[in-house]
Amino acid sequence: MSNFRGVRRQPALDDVLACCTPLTHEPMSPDQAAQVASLLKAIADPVRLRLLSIVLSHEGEEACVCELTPHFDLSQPTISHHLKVLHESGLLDRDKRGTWVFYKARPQAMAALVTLLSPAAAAGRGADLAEAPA
Amino acid sequence: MSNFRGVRRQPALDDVLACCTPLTHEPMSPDQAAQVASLLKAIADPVRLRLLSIVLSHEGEEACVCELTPHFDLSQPTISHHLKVLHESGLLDRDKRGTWVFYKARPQAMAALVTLLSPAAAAGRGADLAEAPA
DNA sequence: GCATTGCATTGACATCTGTCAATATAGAGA
DNA sequence: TCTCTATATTGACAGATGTCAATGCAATGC
Repeated sequence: MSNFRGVRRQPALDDVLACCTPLTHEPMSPDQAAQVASLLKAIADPVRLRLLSIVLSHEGEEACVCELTPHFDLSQPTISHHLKVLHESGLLDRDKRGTWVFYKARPQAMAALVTLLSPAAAAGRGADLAEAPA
Repeated sequence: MSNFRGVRRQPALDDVLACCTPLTHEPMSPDQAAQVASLLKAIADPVRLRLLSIVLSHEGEEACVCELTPHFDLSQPTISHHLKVLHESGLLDRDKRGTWVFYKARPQAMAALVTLLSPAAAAGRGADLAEAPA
């Protein structure tokens, strides 16, 4: 955990998610819910989703801002803003090389989300008989 | 609204997600991104996450509003509002029985999200050598 | 019928969020 | 140095979102 060449921008969100699998076993705590929600908010935007997908489908799962901006009809500051959100939520790493800034996918955060949502997606398997109770 | 006891509240979001696995293979289309984002927005809220988790951890993955409200320090209309959002996004089914209204988890939508995010979570495996390109 | 209970809808409000133009900053090259 | 290029920051604004009090409505029980 700690930060060795990876910077911890968020208060250990990964840990919170990785440790247990809420959402199905027991009601989430308000704290947990708040943390998860903040990560979800980061990807719950069309522009940021597209930014993520562009970065992910690039070589090395990284791309510089100059490659991202042309995909959108948005101003450069707006793109910069969205990248900042993704970075601060731990979804993208940032790497400045010369004049350019490269953003690189950080799959851990995404994996944490999948870990969280998977049990919910698998819920109710075989419980299809609960249709006509009497 | 063509509703034959199953109601399609959303324009076939499940289908959009189930058919392909964007986010890693190629840049998402703006349309896809918008649809996915709207589903993500539905769960990107602490109250709604907790509502979901309470429903999911209940017997039969369902609960009536009267069981949900007491978990929160929020007004009844506010809870009703959040339930509506979850229902309209396809995450919860609604079932009125007498005076009570039961909300039941609909794992398909969640599964669609997991299908979408999983490849992103698995990205970069063993690609740790991409560090010094030259 | 009438009153009660459970939930939804409405309307108002404050806050949050996405966007832009303008500006700042930092590195590269002359 | 001075200029140019790539990106970030600031400040302002409109629209979206979460919340509540008040009200509506449907099912139950008297």
